[in-house]
Amino acid sequence: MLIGELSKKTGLPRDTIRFYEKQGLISIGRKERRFNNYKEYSEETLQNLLAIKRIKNFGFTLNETADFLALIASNTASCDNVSQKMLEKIKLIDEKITALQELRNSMLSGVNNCLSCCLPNDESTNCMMLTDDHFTQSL
Amino acid sequence: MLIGELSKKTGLPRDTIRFYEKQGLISIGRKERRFNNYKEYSEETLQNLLAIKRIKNFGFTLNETADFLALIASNTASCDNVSQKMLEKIKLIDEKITALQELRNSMLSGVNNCLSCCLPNDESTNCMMLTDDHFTQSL
DNA sequence: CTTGACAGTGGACTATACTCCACGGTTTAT
DNA sequence: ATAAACCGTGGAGTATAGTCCACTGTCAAG
Repeated sequence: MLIGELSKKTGLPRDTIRFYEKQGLISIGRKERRFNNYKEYSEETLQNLLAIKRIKNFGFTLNETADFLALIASNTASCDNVSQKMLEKIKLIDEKITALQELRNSMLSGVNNCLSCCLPNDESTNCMMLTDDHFTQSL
Repeated sequence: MLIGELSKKTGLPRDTIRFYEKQGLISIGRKERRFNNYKEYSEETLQNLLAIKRIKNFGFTLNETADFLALIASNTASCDNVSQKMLEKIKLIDEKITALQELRNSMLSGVNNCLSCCLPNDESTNCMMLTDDHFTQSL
């Protein structure tokens, strides 16, 4: 099939498909061309693109996605292998969540602190959250 | 003070300070130069850089940081104004946390699903998480 | 026979936040 | 006198994931 059909079936813009091709996530043999030089994509390429969408939805980068595709291509994307990568990613996500929660709490503490220390409706002074390290140091 | 001293006092690399200058977060008047063309930074610039560090630590982008600096410069970085921006940011962080938790749970479901559906130690088949939409559709 | 929709290639541009480099001048220490 | 350490400017490069553009070629419909 041509790139337009591939685009329709995957929902990916043509340019994105071409970008994935440049990046080597999908590849097309030099002979898989029509007489007019149009690229003739295989069903396998379609499946690869759909896999890319699924993998990216799990939050993997394109590089990581490429690793998965290599496993798939060599038929070694076993549940064990895939689950292991998933669990690693989950660990990273957990760390990111924890970091965000800490950030969130420190900001909220700052705001609460601020509300209790500042004169209400005092529009004339710059907030100490921004200007005073002692204010945020303990957060 | 010269950029080296500024760098020591803020802990920011010279190039970063220069970058902030290019970006307009800090500015130096054309006359604030020594006879040899070295820049003579003011105490205010130092304070601004320290504020930038504090604000960035709260997870604001450089653009957002620039907005804060403008408030500070005009002495309108009141607790009310600052707190409001903080609360907006907290809301975005909360959304990000929620999204990450959903992602995390969907990945974990996938893995659990996988462990229960695949033959143990089956190294010969590509995991359905990557190849089968029906598998992940419900997650 | 021409217009529109498609195809190909190569390269520029977006956002974010730096980081590094080259090249040249200056200051300080030995 | 010379080397190390500093200063200035301008511009390139890093990573991520595309997106858009120009220019050209092809194909189908009216």
